[in-house]
Amino acid sequence: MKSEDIARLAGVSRSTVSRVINNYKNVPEETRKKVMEVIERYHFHPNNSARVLAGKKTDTIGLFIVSIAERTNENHIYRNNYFSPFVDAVIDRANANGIYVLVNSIYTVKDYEKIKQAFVERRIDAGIIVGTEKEIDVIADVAAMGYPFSVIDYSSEKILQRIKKGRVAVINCTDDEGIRKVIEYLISLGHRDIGILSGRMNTYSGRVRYEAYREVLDEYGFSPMEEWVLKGEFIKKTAAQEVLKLVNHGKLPTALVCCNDDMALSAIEVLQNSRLNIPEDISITGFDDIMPASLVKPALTTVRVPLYSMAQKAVDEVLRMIGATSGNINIFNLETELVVRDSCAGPH
Amino acid sequence: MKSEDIARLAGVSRSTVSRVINNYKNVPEETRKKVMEVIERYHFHPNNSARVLAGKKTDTIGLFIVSIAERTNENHIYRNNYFSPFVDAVIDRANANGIYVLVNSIYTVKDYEKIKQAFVERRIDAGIIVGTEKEIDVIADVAAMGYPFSVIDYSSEKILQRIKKGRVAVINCTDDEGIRKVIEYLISLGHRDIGILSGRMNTYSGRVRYEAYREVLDEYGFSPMEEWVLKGEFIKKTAAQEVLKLVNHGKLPTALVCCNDDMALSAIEVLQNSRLNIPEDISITGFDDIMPASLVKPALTTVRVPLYSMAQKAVDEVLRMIGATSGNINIFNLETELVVRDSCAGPH
DNA sequence: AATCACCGTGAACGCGCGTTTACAATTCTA
DNA sequence: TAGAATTGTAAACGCGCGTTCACGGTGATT
Repeated sequence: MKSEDIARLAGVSRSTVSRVINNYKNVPEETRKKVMEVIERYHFHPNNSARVLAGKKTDTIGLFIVSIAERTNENHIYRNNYFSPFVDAVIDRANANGIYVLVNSIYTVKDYEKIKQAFVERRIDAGIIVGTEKEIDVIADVAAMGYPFSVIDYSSEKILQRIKKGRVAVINCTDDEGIRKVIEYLISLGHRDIGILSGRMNTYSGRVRYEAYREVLDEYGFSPMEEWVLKGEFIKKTAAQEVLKLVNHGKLPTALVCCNDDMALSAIEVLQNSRLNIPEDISITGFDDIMPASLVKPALTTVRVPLYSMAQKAVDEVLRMIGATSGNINIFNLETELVVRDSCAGPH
Repeated sequence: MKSEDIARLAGVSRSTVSRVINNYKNVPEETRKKVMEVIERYHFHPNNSARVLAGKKTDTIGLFIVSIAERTNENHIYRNNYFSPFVDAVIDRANANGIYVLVNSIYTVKDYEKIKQAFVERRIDAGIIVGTEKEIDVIADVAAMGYPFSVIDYSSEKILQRIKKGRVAVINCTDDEGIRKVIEYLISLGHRDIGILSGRMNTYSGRVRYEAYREVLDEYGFSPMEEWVLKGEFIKKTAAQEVLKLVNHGKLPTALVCCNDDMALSAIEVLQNSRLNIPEDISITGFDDIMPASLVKPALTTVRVPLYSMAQKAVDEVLRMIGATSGNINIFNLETELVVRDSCAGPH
């Protein structure tokens, strides 16, 4: 069933069918109705590839999750699925607008090219890239070619420095404000000895959260001991090792700010195994507010990242930019929120 | 940059370029090499739409998550993301084979058509459908049109009854065996009064798990009290209501088998809030082994669903079927596994 | 009645590539 | 050496649809 068949059945030319489908104004109501009836009756949908080839949009956006994680073949492993809710939200939002989503997991440097390919070869209308800042060259290329996209967890400075013009939305949350809120909360409880379990310094949020920690403590005139600055790399395993080292060899801080929830949960486990009580012996805070955060005992006090809103914003901006012929670089920092639960108390 | 440009740059005709790209044998090694060099140098990739239009595969599969959940606009909500790891795994496996994945969330009956559309209009090579059995009509249509696909969480009987021929893979896990294992484990601990918190009866796994519960208890000659059969609908909220009702008005069983982990976690919370100790006062088991299961206190004894393997199988089968010109209906039931943790003990 | 402006429509071309066909160039057979 | 068999290549057509352009028809204006 192609448009030619519809034309014949409706007694018009193929051009007219095309005009009806694409909502041209210069087709009389009667003709339009007649054609529409045939289209409905035969459930006709124009072939997408042909439309695209003839210059139309694909109504498809690409979602690229650039991950540092290893691909694994293990049967059942808890992958770092931090971004899963983000993926879900993007798909929902796009589908609600009649847009398809082509999802790509990207693991290796070699595959960065796939981002560009998706634009050139598959003609996606726009992209949403959750990255590690390492694929910035490809991103810059894409922008230079005039394709619109949203990037998540990228330094806006780096983007602005690298990309001069194009249709780009940089979407982050106020990581620094989140850390500020959590530390000021701890200080309000009476804490002064505040440690940190930091994330990956080669990610944007990893750096921002760490730097905010130093800045806020500085501002209040507290300087943490060197051994309270733990490098957790955002990973449970590494975090556990660092915390264990601290427990065995160091003087404990009265509070430990963790740069994500995964590490906070890991820290809690290690500390509890070492016969320490939380929050009595040491207060723990997380970041992200992933699902298990509210389920563990004690429930984790953390900073909520508006991942769902960020996904919606990413889609909305991308759809807006598809419509615009030109544009510039817009930056959005969505608000983080302190979620107080049970993992913090005043220092002993 | 199109194939014509490559042809000119390589000093051959466009047909020769096409033959090189599509690995025809009747092109001399020297010519092939020359063309390949130009292709490499200019990072040429044939336009996908044009290829498809000319009759090639799209190298794209569709992933359809048909959900009963409501679409929501709330800022930050913990959606039922049970299938998120499945989505991740499908994308990984497909990408590893150079296949793109078009993901669709389907919420309303009206949108069931989108499954068929994706095949007809977007020319996806195959589909993977996680369904609710309600869209069986559309599925049957797709099979009748000769398109290959995998379905997850579908009764193979229903499929076989409805679909006579086509390239179809039905992929499930041994839900019944899982329930058997968990109940026999409880019995081995000394339990006889075993209740159930059931799931949705209009889903395949919901029915199978419930029926297995009745069957196994029957087999051992234990008949549960009517009030121990709780209808949880797979949902935390409903589960909490049911458990609360039981606590307030009924005689408690010594063990409660929950048909998914979400409900088990909810049950634990309600019971603990009612000053009951787990597992001392009542044993709880779950199903699925979602991430939080191992993190809560007490850690949840549950049945592990090999979601990751199921996703891989779904992709592998679909890729195999794309290659095959004809085929029939294959059924796979992947093994579930009992994971013993801390939420069960002998009855008091 | 003749001219003009306007509107609806169909023919024709192009999108980029796969594939068939026909033809030229080469090698092999008698 | 003439003819046949084989090989490499280019030209031409088709995939299904969007869009331009030119044509014919209508009603209004002079």
